[in-house]
Amino acid sequence: MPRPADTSDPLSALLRAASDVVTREELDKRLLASEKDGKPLRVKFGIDPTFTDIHVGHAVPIRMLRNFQEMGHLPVLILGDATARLGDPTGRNEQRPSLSKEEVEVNASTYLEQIGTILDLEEGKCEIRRNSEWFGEMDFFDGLRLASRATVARMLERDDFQKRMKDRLPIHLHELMYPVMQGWDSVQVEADIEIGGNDQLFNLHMGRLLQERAGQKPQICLTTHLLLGTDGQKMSKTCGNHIALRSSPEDVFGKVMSLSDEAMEAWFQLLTSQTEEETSAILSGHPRDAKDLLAREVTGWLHGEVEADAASRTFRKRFKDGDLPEEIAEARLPAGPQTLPGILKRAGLASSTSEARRWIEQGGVRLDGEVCKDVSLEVDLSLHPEGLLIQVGKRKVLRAFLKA
RNA sequence: GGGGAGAUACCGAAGUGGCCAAACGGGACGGACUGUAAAUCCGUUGGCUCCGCCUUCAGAGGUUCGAAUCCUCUUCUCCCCA
Repeated sequence: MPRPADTSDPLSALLRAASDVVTREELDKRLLASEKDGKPLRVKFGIDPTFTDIHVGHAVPIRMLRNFQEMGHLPVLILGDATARLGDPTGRNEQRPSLSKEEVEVNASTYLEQIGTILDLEEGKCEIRRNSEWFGEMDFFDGLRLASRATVARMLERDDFQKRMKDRLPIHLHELMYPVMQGWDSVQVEADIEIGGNDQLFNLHMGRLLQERAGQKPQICLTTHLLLGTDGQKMSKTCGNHIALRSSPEDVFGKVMSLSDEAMEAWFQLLTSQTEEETSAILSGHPRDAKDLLAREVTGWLHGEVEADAASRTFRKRFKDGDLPEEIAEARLPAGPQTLPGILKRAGLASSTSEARRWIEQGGVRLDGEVCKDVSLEVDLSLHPEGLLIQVGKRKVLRAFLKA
């Protein structure tokens, strides 16, 4: 189905980030029906609390959820506290260590806090469920009955299982159950729509299957394009190329600015509400200005516009004009003359004296603004009552004082 | 139950008795340049009291003047056959 030319209506704006819609006809039909009878659609989104932080990649489907919320539908947020303990096999070639109930609980509450910055979690505007609600009381045989609703052949159709078979990587038996569990969530909450990343398409389809078998109307599957990380690779916590929602404004801003120029378009598409026309207009201008705008938008919806503007100014001063940051960390060091590498290590800048030496030899260390390449320089902090300003590279700055 | 393959630095991956602190790629970091923490180029990437020394190649022993490399056992992983 071609996208309507007018992108100002909420649905097309929402679908900007969409990858698959199964199916568009059903979606239109159900939206229409909802409008008629005044019953909001139940839009499910599940997230497993396996870590403490969620990042802007997760924000893409959550923003979509918010769009639905603004259209008057009901987000059904599922905290996969049961599935988290199993671990989603998607895109992994190794098992995740299984988490304890306590760890999952801690993560779940931090997740809610973070999701709350995007979605209105107020009672009545959003339904929050934990899937331990239904999985918690199932016994082994209930589990087997659930397993009997799907077939191995069907399960093995899944891309990442196929890939792993081909690469001769292990597929653990319990991993086959993950899609079934996720699908069962849909049955339990009677979802009309489920949103997920496009690597979740298979799991979302499983929901349709199980719902049909349970005599429900199958949910519409709506997947989002995957947001690539700041380095252009798949965004993941382990790669360190993500931006956590809880990052400081400066951090968010800076990380967006470190995006490659090529990645900008996708970020605009997935994380801002600009229309395509606006986006391409912005991108035809100076890349730096485009990125500044992008960074301000992203920082803005996480921290507010005031903070975003401030972060932008700080960034400019810091990296364009080469100014020192407004707040400089301080370190108090013990008395007595010490070698420069020793100081760097003790101040916590370098993790080893060898690392410190390398920086110095490469001309990356400045003392009170002057590059110092002398590895064996003896520094006596008592000669610097105002503190010694130490800079390493462009980012690490610190003022060292004599310990009182 | 049987047979086979494997465990190397942050990650991926070479190395199969000395020239190995360990190729190469990614990442990260430093420098130059710039339009920014983009791109490109150069360099660095175990530790230390650093022109030398010390500890690394799953773990524990052993052979050897000398082992990541050979042998034994242990732990873990994968594949194939049944």
